Amino acid sequence: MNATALKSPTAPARRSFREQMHSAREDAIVQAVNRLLAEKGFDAMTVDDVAAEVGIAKASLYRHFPSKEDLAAEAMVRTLERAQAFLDGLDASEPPVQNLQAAVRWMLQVQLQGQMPSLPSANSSLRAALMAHRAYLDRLMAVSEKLGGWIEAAQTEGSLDKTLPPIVVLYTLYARACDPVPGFLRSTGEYSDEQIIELLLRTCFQGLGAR
Amino acid sequence: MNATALKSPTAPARRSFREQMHSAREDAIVQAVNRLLAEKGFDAMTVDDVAAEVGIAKASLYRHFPSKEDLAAEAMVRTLERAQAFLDGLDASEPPVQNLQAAVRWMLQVQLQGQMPSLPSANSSLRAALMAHRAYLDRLMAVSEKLGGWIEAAQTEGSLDKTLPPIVVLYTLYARACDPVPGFLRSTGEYSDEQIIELLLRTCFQGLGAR
DNA sequence: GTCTATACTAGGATAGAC
DNA sequence: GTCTATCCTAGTATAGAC
Repeated sequence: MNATALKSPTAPARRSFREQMHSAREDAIVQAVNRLLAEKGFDAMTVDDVAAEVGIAKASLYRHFPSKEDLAAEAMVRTLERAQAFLDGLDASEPPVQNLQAAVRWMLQVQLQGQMPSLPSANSSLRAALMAHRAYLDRLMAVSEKLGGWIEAAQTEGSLDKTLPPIVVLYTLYARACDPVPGFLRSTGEYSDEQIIELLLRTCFQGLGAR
Repeated sequence: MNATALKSPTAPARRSFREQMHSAREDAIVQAVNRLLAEKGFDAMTVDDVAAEVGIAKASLYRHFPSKEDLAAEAMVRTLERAQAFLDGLDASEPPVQNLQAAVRWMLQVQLQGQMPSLPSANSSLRAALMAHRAYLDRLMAVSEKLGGWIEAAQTEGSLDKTLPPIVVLYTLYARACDPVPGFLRSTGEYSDEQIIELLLRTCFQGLGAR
């Protein structure tokens, strides 16, 4: 039972239809934001860009979202939801290190497809908005806990370096989402996306040194 | 023999003194830019910030440098010169992989000391300015060739993974200069800078996997 | 709840006096 | 070659009509 039904129990259908329209519009907005954040980054993306891509007026955007920062936060929420869905779809009985590699592979794919929003860790107004955004924090924590569980399991099992603090491993994995190396490699024109992903997986899990 | 002496052979002293003043002022400017680029990044850094930190008027800045992009380019040139000087000071008779690790260690130190300028790869006007900046390109190429030589030697010697294309290794090393992981680890308050550097060196050269 | 039109600010760059 | 004062654009956000 959702909020609509609670508010208007006698006419849920019509209200639900309107909400669906509303939600579809917001989906389109967030999708545009997501693409633009991936392409240009938060600072270079303008609200005019978003409005133009969605095909509505800028003022209409502000009816849906109170600020540019909130737009970015919503895009991050959607991406984290996609991540969570992907992780939930993995086979928990597989070796944990294999699931971690699948997670990194997914991040790199999303990045190479131009769908990984990139937010500057410098911008303080954005940081403040994210830290105040409950949905964002919840999803970030859920993803972190899932990955953290696999990291510890993989270390126990001996497939990940046991001498590395788990937090170091977690941050190193997250950092693949904004790694500039895939983009540079692609710009050389020498490698396919699939080759780039395999190369990055190797440097990440096996390092540059010979084994 | 420098340009001054060529232009004014009968009075080199006075001209040289003025040039020293000029050059000292520009040093102060570039140093401020370098610090601000490391702290806030290119987009968040304003020319007013720079003027305030140097203690001169904004218009005076523009007597020395034609644009914000050129300020950033000059900061990059200085940093590349420092890098080159460091690399030139290394012992060429040491194992090449050891020199590569020293290079990464240096980058991480500079980054943690708040002296590594961070430029967005997205910003196109900045990219254009850099690609038109001869001194920048020259120094970047010199550093890349030095590192590239060690990479190939280390692969031949068997201390670096021979199956990785050298360009992948080079980009992976460069990417340590803007790696967000050191900053995140520092913000946990759990590790000293020296510990952070050792952890990063391990994840970079040995990877996350167990050996 | 969408539009046009506009307020307001930040910030890059310049004019012109000294 | 440094200053104060200003220009001008871009960009976030809002007012008000429909």
